[in-house]
Amino acid sequence: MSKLVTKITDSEMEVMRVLWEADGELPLADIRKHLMQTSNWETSTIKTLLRRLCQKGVVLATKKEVFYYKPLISKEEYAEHTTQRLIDRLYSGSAKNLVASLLGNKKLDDTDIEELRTMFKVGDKDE
Amino acid sequence: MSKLVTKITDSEMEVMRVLWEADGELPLADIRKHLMQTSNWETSTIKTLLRRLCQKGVVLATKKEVFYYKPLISKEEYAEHTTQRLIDRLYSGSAKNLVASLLGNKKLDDTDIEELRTMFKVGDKDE
DNA sequence: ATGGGTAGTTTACATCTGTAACCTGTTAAT
DNA sequence: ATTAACAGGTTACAGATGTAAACTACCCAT
Repeated sequence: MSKLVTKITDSEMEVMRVLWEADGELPLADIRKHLMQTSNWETSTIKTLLRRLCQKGVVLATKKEVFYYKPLISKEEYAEHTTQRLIDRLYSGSAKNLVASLLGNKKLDDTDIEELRTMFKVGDKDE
Repeated sequence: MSKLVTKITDSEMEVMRVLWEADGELPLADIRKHLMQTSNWETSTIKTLLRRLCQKGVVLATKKEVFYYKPLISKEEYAEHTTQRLIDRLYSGSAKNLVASLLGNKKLDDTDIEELRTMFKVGDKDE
């Protein structure tokens, strides 16, 4: 895990999502192509966001014929960190509270629960 | 539920937490007293945050001998909104994925799961 | 060679955030 | 009456964020 897990802003997150989905390195052109489907940012905006992400140390740009951009934090790692923050701030530090609220709000239905149950019934003892 | 659920910043959230915990209206002096235990903000900082929260429409100030401040969004409401955003952005929109990850990361242990199970075994049919 | 597209780099600029000082008026204590 | 404390209101100011234009250098097509 990374040290302080720098804050990734909303706009930056859109870029990260593209990089995460691609699961590898992408050149600007490809990033642009992906983002054009969801946002209508100018290319220069995307370039600014990539620059800031590199500065923050969460993306690495590798020079080839052209720069290739690659995430240095995995989506899972970042998700875990962010989720923990959420739990600390809004669920009194208890993951159980979060899940209870999801159940209460019907964000998890019976099928989900069944799946989770089987999913974790198995891998439980092997460690 | 509120329309757009304005963004509450990190600093502002500290103030909201005090208001939520107090579950009622609080005058500045009380808010200050609570916050002094966790932050060492100057009073003017707290006043600025309260002003911004009022502007954003998430806190109401009622004039008595002195202003009393009261949250207009409940913690639960805000938590639900924020959690949904998290799920959308980092768990492919699936609450199940979130929970799976909590289980995988041991953020939920067997006791938690047991509790959740009994907690929701009961209230399930009555609606 | 000339012009259009694109990558990389620099600069811009309004708004938002974090943090606070300052001013004014009132109250409470000396 | 004088002053210390505090509430309410106004102003400040640096750094972060959202969004982008401009400039430079190169490659490709005419």
